[in-house]
Formats: sequence, C-alpha cells, structure tokens
Amino acid sequence: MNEAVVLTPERILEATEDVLRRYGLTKATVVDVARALDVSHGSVYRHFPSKASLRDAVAKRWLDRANEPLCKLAAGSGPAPERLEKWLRTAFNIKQKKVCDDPEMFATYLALAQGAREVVEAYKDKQVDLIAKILSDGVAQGEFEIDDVKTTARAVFDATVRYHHPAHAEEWAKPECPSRIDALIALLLRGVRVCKQ
Amino acid sequence: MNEAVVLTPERILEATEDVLRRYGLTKATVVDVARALDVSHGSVYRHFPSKASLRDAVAKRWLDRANEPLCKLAAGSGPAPERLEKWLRTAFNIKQKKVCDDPEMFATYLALAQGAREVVEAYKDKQVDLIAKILSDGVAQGEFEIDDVKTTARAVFDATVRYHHPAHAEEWAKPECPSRIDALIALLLRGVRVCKQ
DNA sequence: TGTCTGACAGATATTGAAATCTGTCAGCGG
DNA sequence: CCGCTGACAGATTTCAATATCTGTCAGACA
Repeated sequence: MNEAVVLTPERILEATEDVLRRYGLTKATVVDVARALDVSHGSVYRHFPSKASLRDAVAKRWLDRANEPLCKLAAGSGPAPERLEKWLRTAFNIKQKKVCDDPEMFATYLALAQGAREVVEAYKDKQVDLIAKILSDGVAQGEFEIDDVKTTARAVFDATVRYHHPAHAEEWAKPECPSRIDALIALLLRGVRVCKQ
Repeated sequence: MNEAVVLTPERILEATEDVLRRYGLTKATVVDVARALDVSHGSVYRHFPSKASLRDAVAKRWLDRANEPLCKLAAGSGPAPERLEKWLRTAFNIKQKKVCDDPEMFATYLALAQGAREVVEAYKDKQVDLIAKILSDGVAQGEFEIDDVKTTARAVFDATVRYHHPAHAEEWAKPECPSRIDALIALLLRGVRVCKQ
C-alpha cells in the first residue's frame, strides 16, 4: 500500500472540508466526499460512524485552527486588562474574517451552533476557560477584583455573544458596529477592574 | 352600517393575531384573516398595503403590550441600580414567559427579528432609550459614573442580547440560566457604578 | 362617494412520484 | 486477516405538476 493512498481520518477530513467549501453544507454528501477521495462511500463509514460525526469533526478542526491565536493570547503574559481587550477584539476579528473569507464553512458552523452540537458546547467551554485564565492573571496582578473567576468569565462570554455567535453575523458588517464593540469592551473592563478612586 | 361590522384596522389586527395563534406564522394567510372577519381578502388590502405590513403591525402591537411594564419601570423613581436590575430581570422574565405561553406569536417575533424588520429595530431603540433613562437617573443620583449614557445604554443592551434576542430562546430554559443571569447583571452593574473604594 | 367584492395574473406553496442519499453488511481481493 | 467494495433497504431530497396565495383593480352596491 502506497502511503499517499492510505485512507486516514485526516485525509477524509481534508476532503470533506474541500467538499463543504465547494458545494456548501446543504449540498455536500458523503458520496461526494468518497468521490473526491476516489473510494466507495462505505469506506468513509469505516472511519466515521455517521455523516453528523464527520461534519462535527471537520467543524472541530476548523474551530481549533481558528482559535489558536486566542489560546496563545490567553497563555501569554503582560497586563491582564490589555490582554483581555486584545483577546476580545481578536475573537471578534477572527469571526468577522471567517464570515467573509470562508462563508461555506461559517454556514456549517452556524448550523452546528443552532443544533446545539456537542463540539460547539466544548468550544464555548474552552473559550470561557481562556477568558478565565486572563481574569485570574488579572486578579494576581492586582488589576482585577473578581469574586468568582469562572462565573465572571462566563458572564463576559455571555455579554459578548452578539459579536461571536454566528446567529448575529449579519450585524457585524454594520458601520456602527466598531463603536458599539468599543463601548461594550469598556463597560466589561470597568466591571472587572479594581476601583482606582 | 352596524358599528360591530365596520372593518377597522384594529379589528383586522385582532383577527390576524388570532389567526397567527391558531395556524402559526408559516400557515396563516391573508385569506384566513379575511375569512375570520367574514369579508373578502381584498378588503384587508384596503387597510394594509401588504401581508408583511400587516404582520409587522400585529408584532408591534404585541411588543408594545409586552413592554408596558418596562416603560413604567424606566419612568419610575427610586435608586437606579435596583431599578436597572429590576428592569433587566423583568425584560428577561417577559420574554421567557412569552416563549412558553404564546409560542406562535413568539415565532412570529423571531422571524421578524431575523428579517431585521423596521418594527424590531424601532423596538430595540426604544429599549435602549429606557435603559438610558435609568442610567441617567443613576448619574443624577450619584450612583452611576458614565461618560456617554446613550452609548453605555446600547452596550448594556448588547451585553444582554443572549437573554432577550429570540434566537437564543432555547437556552433560556436551561437550569444554569438563572445563575448566569445573576453573574451578568452583577458584572454590568459593577461596570456602571461609581467606585466606592 | 366611498367601501367592499370577486375575478384575475403572477408568485409561492403543496404534493406525490422518482431520484438520490445514508448507513449496513456480506463477501472480494491483496 | 483486514480494509475495501458495491448492492441493498429505508430515509431524505428533488422536481414538476397542481393548487393556493398575494396583490390589483374594474365594477357592484349602499
């Protein structure tokens, strides 16, 4: 067996992402994926138990790749307030960029988010953990004053749904959007900062 | 012409709301409305230029009725922080109650909100004005410290989309919801309050 | 005179038959 | 033995014919 010809989950995911991009979520079929790989569609089911699981796996890969910068920001050091602001702005920018540059994959993500799929839940939990990391750094630095870091991280995430949940994507292009983001971030930062009278 | 038989916009709205409740947004037709009123559907078009305008008018009525308590709260007096908290909780409760008790009308509202209809934009602006009223009262009372009241009101509104935008209605029934609302409100109140060191 | 009717054209929705897709599995071939 | 194939059943989607709906308007009727 030639190495280039071995059918691996990774190769299937790659092909599935291509097919999703080409045909869109509604039109892409498992048969299309198999055809792209030049195998029978039965072979695909040898690696993924269902079309849904395949779609979920592709979305997970896509989300993980998109979120790498955010993980780095959260793991980094430096003053927490600036880092939190940067993190939120980066999160919004990534989403905004994806909705323009990769609309078909974004639509897939939207469908997943609306179906309350496990992958998206996991992804959201991860996001909250990243925020929590920055918040607890901020508490350690004496910059933030927070009772319950985890709960507050969740609140910050909830407060920003409008700019990361795909259901609101249509609003992201509006001209007043940036200034509203500024106001929201300012409000949230004031909500976690220690009071310097 | 008997008074009970005069075809008024109000009677049409009443009948349309009934028809929407009975058949749902997807099934309700102008012919159904006309039938309920025992007139030809042409007569309905004498009072409303299109089905969309009729639907918008019904939704406006419904939203206005639902929001009366919020207007009263904003117009009232008393300490602004408590009033803001009460206002937000009331807003969430109203939505939550509607989604349970009046699901068909709520679905209509959801469709409208997703279509970015003018009536929903106007309604959102009104909500922001009510928040702004409470915020400016708070500033006058020395309880809040806010640069730009209008902008901050918008930010508070944006921060709470998750609990008033119908796209997130499915999440409102979850058991962890109340505590997340508590955390969000606490965060936002801290964000507008003056710092009492 | 002004409101309402009912027939009409074009747009939209429904329906059921045919095509395609998903997921399974017995068996082929390296 | 192991991964793959291809035929299959049931579920889902497509497609085109048909029916219904929206929006208009000339004319009836009070």
